[in-house]
Amino acid sequence: MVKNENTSTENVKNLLVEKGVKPSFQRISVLKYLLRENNHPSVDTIYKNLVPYIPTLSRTTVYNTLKLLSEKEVISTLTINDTDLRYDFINEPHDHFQCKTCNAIFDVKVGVDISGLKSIDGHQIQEIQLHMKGVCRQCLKEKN
Amino acid sequence: MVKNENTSTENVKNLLVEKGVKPSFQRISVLKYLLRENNHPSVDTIYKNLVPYIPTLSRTTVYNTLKLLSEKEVISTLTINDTDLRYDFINEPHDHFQCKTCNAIFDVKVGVDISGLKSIDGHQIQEIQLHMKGVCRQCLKEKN
DNA sequence: TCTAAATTTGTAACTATTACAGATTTATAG
DNA sequence: CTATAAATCTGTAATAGTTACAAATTTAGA
Ligand SMILES: [Mn+2]
Ligand SMILES: [Mn+2]
Ligand SMILES: [Zn+2]
Ligand SMILES: [Zn+2]
Repeated sequence: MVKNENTSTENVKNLLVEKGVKPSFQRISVLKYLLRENNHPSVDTIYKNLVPYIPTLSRTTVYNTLKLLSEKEVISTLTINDTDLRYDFINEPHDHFQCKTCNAIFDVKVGVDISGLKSIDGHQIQEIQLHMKGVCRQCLKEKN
Repeated sequence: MVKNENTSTENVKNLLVEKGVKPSFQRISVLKYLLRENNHPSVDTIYKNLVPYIPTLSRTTVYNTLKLLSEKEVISTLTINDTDLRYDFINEPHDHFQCKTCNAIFDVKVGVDISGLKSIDGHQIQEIQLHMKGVCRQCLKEKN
């Protein structure tokens, strides 16, 4: 549903540089993971997946990297899950659905597009997140 | 914007009983606070506001009560804030705006109504939350 | 009034996140 | 190619929100 991003080191490096982020090995690795998996991971998921390949990696580095990428608007911080924050590459605007059974988070797109809305009741809008929860397609199937 | 609920003990008690919740003094107090303030509070805000009137109150009771009211669909759990969960009485469907400067959460209503959407991409939808973030009206004014 | 069930309470445990200082790596100037 | 400074990364400790749990209290039913 969301277009596949080129996850070559060169492209990931460029994405960082374009946004003013120095492309360290750790930063490239984190962003590459987000692009490749597109699974809205937590800090811990990212850490556990990368540490086998980067044995010296620190959880703090993952936290620092995600904070930096978030500030530079390379990624967005999803508050859809109630126990930890999730991260997503900023691509074309889309919404999210979380399954209450398997906890997976899916990209979805509702018909209406409010991504252009700049203010409401005099409040200046900078970010919009539309979150849905329920039972995902797979889990529905398995229940029968 | 959202209609004022009757916050008399009698009415709050009825709201609980209708949803199958035994109306203990603590439960009535918590729900009354939510209805009266309509400020999307955290557990801690609720606790700090009630404990002067209920000196024996335990934080755990506030957690337990909110969990129970959430399960019985008396209140909804908002994941808009990134550090703690916020709670809201379930009234007419509406959306939320959080100010990044003062952190206040406002009730808002976007034009489009998707509250009737029952499924998307085959996933069964049970809850929808639309979250906006930016700078609120007051904070915008104070910046000038 | 006695007994059992439900509710509340306080403490301990757990987990996500942040603070921070020291170690390492990278960039810059001589 | 050094020497030095700046940036980045790392590991540990501290913080904060939440949950687990058992004991105490309250409430409901016999
Ligand atoms: Mn996404
Ligand atoms: Mn609200
Ligand atoms: Zn599922
Ligand atoms: Zn504000």
